[in-house]
Amino acid sequence: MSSEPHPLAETGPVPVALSAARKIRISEASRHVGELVELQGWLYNLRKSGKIVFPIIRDGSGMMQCVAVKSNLPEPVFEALKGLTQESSFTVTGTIRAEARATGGFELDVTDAKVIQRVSEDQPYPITPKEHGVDFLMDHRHLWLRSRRQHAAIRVRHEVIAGIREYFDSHGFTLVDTPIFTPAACEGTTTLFEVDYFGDEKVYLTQSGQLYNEANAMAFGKVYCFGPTFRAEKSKTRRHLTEFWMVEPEMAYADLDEVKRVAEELLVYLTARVLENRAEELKILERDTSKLSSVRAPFPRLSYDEAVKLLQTKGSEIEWGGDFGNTDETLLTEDYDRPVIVDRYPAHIKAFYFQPDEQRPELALGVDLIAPEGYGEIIGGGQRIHDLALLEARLAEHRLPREAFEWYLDLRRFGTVPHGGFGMGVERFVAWMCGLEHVRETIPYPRMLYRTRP
RNA sequence: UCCUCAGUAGCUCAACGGUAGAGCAUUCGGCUGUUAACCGAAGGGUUGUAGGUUCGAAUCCUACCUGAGGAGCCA
Repeated sequence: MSSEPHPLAETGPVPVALSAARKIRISEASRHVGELVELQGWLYNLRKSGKIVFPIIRDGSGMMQCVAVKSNLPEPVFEALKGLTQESSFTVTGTIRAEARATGGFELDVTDAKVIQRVSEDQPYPITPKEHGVDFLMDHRHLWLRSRRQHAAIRVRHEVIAGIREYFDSHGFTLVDTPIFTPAACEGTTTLFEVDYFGDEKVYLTQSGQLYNEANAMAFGKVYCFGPTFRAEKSKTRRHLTEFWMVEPEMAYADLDEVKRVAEELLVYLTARVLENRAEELKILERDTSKLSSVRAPFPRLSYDEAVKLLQTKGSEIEWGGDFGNTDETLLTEDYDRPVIVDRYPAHIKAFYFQPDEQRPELALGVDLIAPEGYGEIIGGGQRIHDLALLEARLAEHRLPREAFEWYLDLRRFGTVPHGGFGMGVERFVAWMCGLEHVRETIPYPRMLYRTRP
């Protein structure tokens, strides 16, 4: 580290506008062609050719190539632009011009510029325009988010989340949040993160808002909760995070068919919305969108029985009673261009609260929606037990502590009704939309088995 | 937790028992239309850690550490 400041370093206070030029974001460029505007951003890349330099500025909304010609600019302005290093922050003023040669279709003819902070050559920006490995990039996740592909994936995530909210809000659902600290396991199966709660009581980070959702559905009719969920399982695959986001709708007076209908409608809506509003991001991600435009109702529907038979003809070693592995899920969807709905699973591989099938009580009225292209289960849900005696029996069978579930049993004592819902994993859905290999790129700061930083 | 693979310059990789090298990044110089620009030059290394084999180890062996892919489990 040199103690001498670089001659081009800017150490003064952050400036206000350079001129009377209107400050705009790059995404608005098409509405300001021919106007003098100011852009505020960071240097993405710089090419120079003697007396002309081409800084590419990114401002979070897009990128634009600027053209700075030496003979048209004051010497210090030209030299400052010429000496910019990657990710230096600066503002430029100039006139927007339509330019077919430039990516994005517009260029800025620079008339003035101001460097806010020039990134030091002693410690240059670590992520270069060349290739990097996953480990290095994950260690620099806080900077990696500035890159084109990561930026695009997070914007698709944003669109999906906005779509989820819009879908439920416009279909009569109320957002009722469920707690993150919970006193006991919801399902009694997965491993939980234990938290020291003021020394005396043990609490856990939630793995699902579902039990609380059922109470909320009896209060509001149709509800959803949407928040982070935690699983302490030591899963090490491209489909797992220890902290992930899940949206869980729950509906009073709903049976399994209604749950399937809503799940299907939600996926169709979200997919169409992403295709409509995020075409540019999908292009950056090089997503084959023909794989998404076929996602329309109705989705193929299989019973668990049929799915097992189908898998056996495809060479899987699955036997009736077993759960699907990842290769099974991929085999199940390989002949379809949209998600597959599989329902009525053996009760013993599902959680205690699933309503049994009337004709065949050994089956649970659970349903999974399995995404194509190997993205696996993105929705899981079903119809819940509404009968008090049956639920009490199931709690005992699963050796769950009765006292912790007394409030949950109350829902069956005071005006119980058939009800159901499902949970959708946001990151898996976004990974599918984006065509990403790994869910870790669909969340800003992934938490995984061996990664909690940055 | 188990199986497989990988750790060499800031980054991506090469060298596979005999003097550690290239591209990118950074610095300096050149170029008025570049598109991961190009051309010339410079600086940059305890080869993940600790042992062992050998005249000689980045290279072979052992253990450990770190990471990646997969299995199981799940959304």
